[in-house]
Amino acid sequence: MKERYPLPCNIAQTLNIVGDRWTLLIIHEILVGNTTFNDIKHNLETISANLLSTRLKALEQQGMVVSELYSKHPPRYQYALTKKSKDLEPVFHALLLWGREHLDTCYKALINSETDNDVEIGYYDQKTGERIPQEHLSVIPFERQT
Amino acid sequence: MKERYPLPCNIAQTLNIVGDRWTLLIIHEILVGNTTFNDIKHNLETISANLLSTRLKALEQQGMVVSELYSKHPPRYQYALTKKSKDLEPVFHALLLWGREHLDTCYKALINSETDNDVEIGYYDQKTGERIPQEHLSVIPFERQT
DNA sequence: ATACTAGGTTAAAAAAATCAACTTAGTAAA
DNA sequence: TTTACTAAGTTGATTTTTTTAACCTAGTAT
Repeated sequence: MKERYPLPCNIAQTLNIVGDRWTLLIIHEILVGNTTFNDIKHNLETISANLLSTRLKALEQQGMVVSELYSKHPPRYQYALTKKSKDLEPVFHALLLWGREHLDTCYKALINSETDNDVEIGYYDQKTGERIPQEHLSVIPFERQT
Repeated sequence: MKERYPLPCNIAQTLNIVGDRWTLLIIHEILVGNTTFNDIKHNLETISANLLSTRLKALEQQGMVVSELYSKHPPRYQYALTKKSKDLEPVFHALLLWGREHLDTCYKALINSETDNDVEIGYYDQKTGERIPQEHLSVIPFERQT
């Protein structure tokens, strides 16, 4: 794998995996249930077949996507997400909410289906479960334990 | 502005603004305090001057960034973020946390500075402030009220 | 007078994405 | 049984983006 962003930064390294053009949108299509090559291709409208093919292969290699033969006769494939790519959901929600706030034309909203109120992203303590105010959030260098 | 992704989707439209190569990383550098052209350039290591220049101009046009002359003699500029780009913070946090979980080499962690515990992203009702479980989250089509 | 830094620009080359045509295997319809 | 159509791609040419590298202008520092 060639590294596009050779930086010691989670964000840069994550974008090395999902930052190429169309990649996040492809994962998102599969996430919302468009699982076959042509489903994805038609929904993304202007993506070309060869680029979609290239991206799906790269995503398979990264363990983001698995392809399954779902019909033998005729041979038909569908793509499924692994946990690794399903875990991008907060990224999608964050992008969606940013768009809700700042796009001239907004297409989607994220709501609480129990109350129909808008939803916002917050942060909570993994141990205590308590909500954490912005000012207590801290990004720290992390050394993986060996 | 040429639309790269001509799709009726918040995520695609948001990526039309911040999805170009290097763009999110440039915003992130300014966010963490590297505000001059050369600060950004040196921290992003392999970015070229002309691309950085192009991206900064595009970001200014989008209202994501403002440039200020902070020294007249010699003339020196610095770039600052607008609310619009500061509001990308949840996107950065989501990418960081994904990397924390899934990158072979993780560089950063997001912690609660009060407890030193890891932080997770949650969803909260904008009106009631209550935490919303995954199964009550709902993405709905949104029509801007006229 | 010479070198160095900040903040870029310009031109050429390389890499990535798009466009358009083609393929293969199967199904369906006339 | 010939024709048409669909799924899931591949191939090659063209165009657009990005990268590489060199250059520029002011001002500072030696």
